[in-house]
Amino acid sequence: MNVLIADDHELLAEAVAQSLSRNEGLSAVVATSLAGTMDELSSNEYDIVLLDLRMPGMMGLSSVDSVLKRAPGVNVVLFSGQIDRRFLDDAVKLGVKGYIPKSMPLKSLDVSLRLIYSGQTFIPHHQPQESQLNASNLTSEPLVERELFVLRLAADGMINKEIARDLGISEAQVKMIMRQVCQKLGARNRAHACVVSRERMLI
Amino acid sequence: MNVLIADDHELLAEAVAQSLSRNEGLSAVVATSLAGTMDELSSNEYDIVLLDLRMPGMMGLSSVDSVLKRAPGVNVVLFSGQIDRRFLDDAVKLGVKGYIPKSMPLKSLDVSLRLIYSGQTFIPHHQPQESQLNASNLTSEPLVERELFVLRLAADGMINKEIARDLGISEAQVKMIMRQVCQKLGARNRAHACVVSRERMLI
DNA sequence: CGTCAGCTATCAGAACGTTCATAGGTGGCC
DNA sequence: GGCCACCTATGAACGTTCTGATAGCTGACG
Repeated sequence: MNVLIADDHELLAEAVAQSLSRNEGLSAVVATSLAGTMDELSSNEYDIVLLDLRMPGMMGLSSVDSVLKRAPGVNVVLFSGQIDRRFLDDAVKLGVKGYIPKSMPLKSLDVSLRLIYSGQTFIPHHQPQESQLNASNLTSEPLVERELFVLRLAADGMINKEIARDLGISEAQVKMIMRQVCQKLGARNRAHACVVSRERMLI
Repeated sequence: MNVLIADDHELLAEAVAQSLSRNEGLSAVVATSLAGTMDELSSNEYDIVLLDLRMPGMMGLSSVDSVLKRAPGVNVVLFSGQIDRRFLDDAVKLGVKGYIPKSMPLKSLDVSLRLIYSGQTFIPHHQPQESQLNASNLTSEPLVERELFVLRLAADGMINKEIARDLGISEAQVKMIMRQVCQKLGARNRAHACVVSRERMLI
């Protein structure tokens, strides 16, 4: 079983790879950027990719989709400290085979990977954070590209007028998009939307 | 040399500990919460603590200070994926002995720790992200308690009126505090301030 | 043709950011 | 004590920005 660990935390990725490679019939390789991951997937055969969402070059679900398309036969598994449940569901719909939290005990990693290799989708049970957000109007709609652009600029402190100029659209449209973003994220205002999107690693 | 790795990413902490412990005269133990770290420091002798800032219970610099006070003779080293330079400087002033980025190559870890054990403060060179923020009026002033409260509530989407009611002060005062926060963080508005403070792990 | 989606324009009201003036408290100093 | 400087808290006012709603315009598509 060949595992590719795609994580820019080289220190930890290599340590995990060392530990995994001690197991019989298992070898692990490290990539530390999205570009490196793509290269590695093109040039070698892997059974499983442990994919960190915070690597350089990663842009949320669209990057996950790129990896899935690049390596159709490979089990893509998200690899992250914490992850939003709805984001994870969307990823599974795209074809992701599961999620390995970095808080998992090391001794569970080997068997988890073997389970995924056997064809199972593996998502460990996670105690839900009690939050008033998950109540009503959340439809788990993913953000489209333009919404992400607006969100990123807003998170950099730009006002609507500046965002409009940067994106070549009208300020009215920026407001409409921002409104959509808040609805999709269940946020109360732009500050909240920026924080929520960061927590879910969308931007 | 006894090393305590304090990181709630158990998977990675244990893998690094395994890797470190292969070295001659070096043993590593893992703690996965602030409380566990404090307990471990009380009951055993350590030379170095690798302290992650995002563990359960951690509250920014105040928690770092608690660890320093609990273990006066131990080299406390921050352990994080990325870190704000000014935050790091403040931590060093408190007595922290350096910083190990998780993006460091695994083979450099051993020698870095030995360097710190020898008495050196170790902060790897980090290419500065070109940013127009670091130019003028940033004085690295820490946020006081009330400013952090306002910031947390704002990051939860609350408006000034609600924040004022929650904190038992006037809306005018909330605005003044928010203004202070933006100045200290070099942020352009509240959305920016919320994002910046999250990046620096202040809230 | 009608429908739908995306962009724009406009409006009103709320919230935000800034400034000024005022009042209370503290501590130093004659 | 009396005075002053300093800091913090507050209220009011003002312009800007944001939010939400509405309506018109365009082009694509069946």
